[in-house]
Amino acid sequence: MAWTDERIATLKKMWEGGATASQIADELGDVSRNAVIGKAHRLGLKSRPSPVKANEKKAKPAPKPKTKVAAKPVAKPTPAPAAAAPEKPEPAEQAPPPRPAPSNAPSNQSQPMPNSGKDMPKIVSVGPGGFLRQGPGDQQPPIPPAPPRRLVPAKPSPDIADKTSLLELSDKVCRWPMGHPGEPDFHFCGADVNPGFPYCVEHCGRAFQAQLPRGARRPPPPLPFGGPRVR
DNA sequence: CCCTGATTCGC
DNA sequence: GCGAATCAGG
Repeated sequence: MAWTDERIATLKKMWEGGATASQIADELGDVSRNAVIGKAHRLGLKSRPSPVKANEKKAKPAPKPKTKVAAKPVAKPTPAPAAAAPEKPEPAEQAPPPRPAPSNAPSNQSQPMPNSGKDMPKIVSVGPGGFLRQGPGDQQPPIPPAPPRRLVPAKPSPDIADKTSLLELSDKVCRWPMGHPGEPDFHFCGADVNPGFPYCVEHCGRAFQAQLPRGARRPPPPLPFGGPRVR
């Protein structure tokens, strides 16, 4: 499958959000973990906490003269004046602090968020719309703090007339994406939010799901877009 | 063993 | 540009 803008966007978000290549590959579907990593590198995405490259040595003891298929053994004589390995003073500029997500900081007044609502930087994966999703322990137990009396989720979109555009998002309306980004009629749910969440009650149920072991993922997870998720 | 990301290299 | 194969650390 080709790397569409959307897929790339998701890849970026998840990668920067801390998701593993496997998770990303799994989420995107139809791509291998290696493909994701390869693409990530090609995109210039930085290498996050990688297990194999924890420390960084100044010198390169054994670069990699491994050529299993003996293809191009000699291409660089590499004079190697032995001593004095010129180190390039590359300024290791790294990205600024991780930006969690749609910083939805609803200063909840009368809606006691059970989870103290402060620890959200533990992104585990990204949902369909590229929206970040958390792990189970984060917001699982106290799921339904929302018995809002006035709710109109089911058919939130009154009409095409007042589609909720990106610019109209607020802490008060559901940010669930409707349709594909980029399409002319792409908009957001716009229903009243489940207090404390960025989505309405209905979409909260979709957005916040427990991460299951890789082997036991639900096959037909709710897909917000008509997503090209062919599996 | 499993997992992870990094790198190489044929396509 | 892509990604399987491979490498290598945890």
